Amino acid sequence: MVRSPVMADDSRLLSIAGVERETGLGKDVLRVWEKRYGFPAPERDVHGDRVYPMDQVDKLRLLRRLIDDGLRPGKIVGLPISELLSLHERATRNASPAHGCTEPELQEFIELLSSHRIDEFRLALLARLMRLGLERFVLDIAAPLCTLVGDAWARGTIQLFEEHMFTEELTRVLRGTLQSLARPSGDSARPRVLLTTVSGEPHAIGLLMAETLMSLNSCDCLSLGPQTPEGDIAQAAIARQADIVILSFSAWFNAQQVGAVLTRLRSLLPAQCEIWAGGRNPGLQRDQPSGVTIMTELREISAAITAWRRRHDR
Amino acid sequence: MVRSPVMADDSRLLSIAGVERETGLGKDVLRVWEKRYGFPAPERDVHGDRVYPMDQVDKLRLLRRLIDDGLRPGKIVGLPISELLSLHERATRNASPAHGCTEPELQEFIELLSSHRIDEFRLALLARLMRLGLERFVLDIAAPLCTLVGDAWARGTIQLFEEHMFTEELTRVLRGTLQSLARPSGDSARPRVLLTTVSGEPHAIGLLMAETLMSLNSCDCLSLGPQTPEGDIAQAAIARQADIVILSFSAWFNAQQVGAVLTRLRSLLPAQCEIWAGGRNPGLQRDQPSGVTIMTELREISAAITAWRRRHDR
DNA sequence: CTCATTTTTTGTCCTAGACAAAACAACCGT
DNA sequence: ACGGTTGTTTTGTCTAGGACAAAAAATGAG
Repeated sequence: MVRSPVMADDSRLLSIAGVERETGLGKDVLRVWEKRYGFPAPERDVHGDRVYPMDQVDKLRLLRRLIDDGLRPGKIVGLPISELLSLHERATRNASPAHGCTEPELQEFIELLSSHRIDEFRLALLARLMRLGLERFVLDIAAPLCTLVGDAWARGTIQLFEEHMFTEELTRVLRGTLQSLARPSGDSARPRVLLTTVSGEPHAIGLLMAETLMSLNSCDCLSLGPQTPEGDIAQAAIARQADIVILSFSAWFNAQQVGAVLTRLRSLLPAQCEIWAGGRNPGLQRDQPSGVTIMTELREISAAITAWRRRHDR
Repeated sequence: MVRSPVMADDSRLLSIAGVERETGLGKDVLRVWEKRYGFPAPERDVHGDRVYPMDQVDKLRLLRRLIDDGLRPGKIVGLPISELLSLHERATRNASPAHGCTEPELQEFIELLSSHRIDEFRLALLARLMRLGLERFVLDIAAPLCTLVGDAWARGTIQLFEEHMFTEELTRVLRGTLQSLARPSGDSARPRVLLTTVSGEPHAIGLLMAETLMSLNSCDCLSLGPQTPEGDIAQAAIARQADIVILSFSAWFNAQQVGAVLTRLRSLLPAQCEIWAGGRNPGLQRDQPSGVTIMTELREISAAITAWRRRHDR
């Protein structure tokens, strides 16, 4: 009953379900784009089922990125890949004009990564960590690297498995360091913070960076890991009497759903429990419901904690 | 264009997309079951869209578990929840008859978890780790606890966010310990192992346990984290010249797709690169393609490594 | 009891159409 | 020139009903 492998399972062809997994675009969207814009234009296999060549999948990935950045499908689906690339180039430049200065320094990491010198890569990370200290490491190295690697992947410069290697190694370094931090003693430490991502957002690295900074500022952190359903986030926050719930939204998450998710969560959580949402998701830059603090930059966290403490000081 | 929150967004009702996220059952399946078996029987909102009450969602979750265990939809969708529960009871008992003896000991952990005494929980884990040593900790505590927690969740005994807490804490303990293990020196260490899960399998904890055991046996491990697409697994294995690719399949993963995935991977990977697949997924117990080693129990790993070394010794 | 063959079950894909919310454009009054 | 109200277009998600191959179960023959 599984429809997939007809026989000639050319590894450069994907079924519609495969494309959904790879691009995050639903089957319905793929079909309706095909009808409306004439793209994608999959071939058909023996049964008449859609079969997508890899280059179209690549284009779809790119399209999704651009749409999340705020461009509209109708305007860009017809464009050739070369133009899409230059559009994306421009968009990323606009979004983070500041990090141009550190880029040559970070480029070295990318090269280690794409030549698969993993051990050297890890050592380079650790060296930076030692030299800069944990806070500056997170702010100046880890966070920019994440966006850089994400962009490089969207542009096709690096492979997805190389991004996975990157995430894994960075996770190791951060988790290792985090563990050696003294945990604040039980009741006294405030704010009490709950960290997680919502269902549909599998990336936990942003969470880990946030947790690192929070722990450095001696907050009482509890992470639920990625993909907690909304109802369970609320239950956990209440059980833990959390002061703040921190959510991370990566560029992968559907930007149009961010608003709806935050609104629902705001209504599920107790009023005195704050929501801080951060990450590289373009949806965060649009209007968001009141009662939710949007933090586009990790830098803002330290100040925000100080502000919270001042507010709750008597 | 987002259809979801019509207005009266009763938090005990879910749209069809929400049910898909929560249960892992696709929209098509939900609709076709409704037509064929009369269940689920969602209400309709103002637009005529399906709206699922929570109790039906719970039943659907349970149904999925039972179907993965090998039961057939047509036989069980009509049954009331109580009967489904007793069926599941019996199935889990049959599957792991051995771990009954350790259960009272593990029960203590479950209680700490469901009363949210996280710090005590972590300390209890660490205490066991110290007492038993890493290998026995993984085999006798961590692995059985994972299945126990998974079952408790399916049965409704614990909340999902409590399972998340569990996973997170166990991950911390294991990663922390793993890091302090001496890494085998570059070229000499064999086998070279690549660990990951395929797209659609988000659970990485089994991977971590496997990696722990492999590292204890001084293999050269590289983890890609969860959800690497098949093509990228192959690329990474080739780039790394991996001797073994280890894949983990949890009960969450669709049991019927395991075979197809393994077949495709087998054809993508070089012949001299072995595939070891493990985890609690019922699909692994069915017939699997040749050229793939199925390991139902973590215990088998050490012996398998020894066997591999003997085979490649000259 | 084993193996090959038919029948039933079941998941996924197909087409074609509907519609509300989001995004955009046009307008107006200050 | 700018903020708010209106109307129009775009776009994602849902609906319906039908088709079909692969898996599983049932059947039959040796």
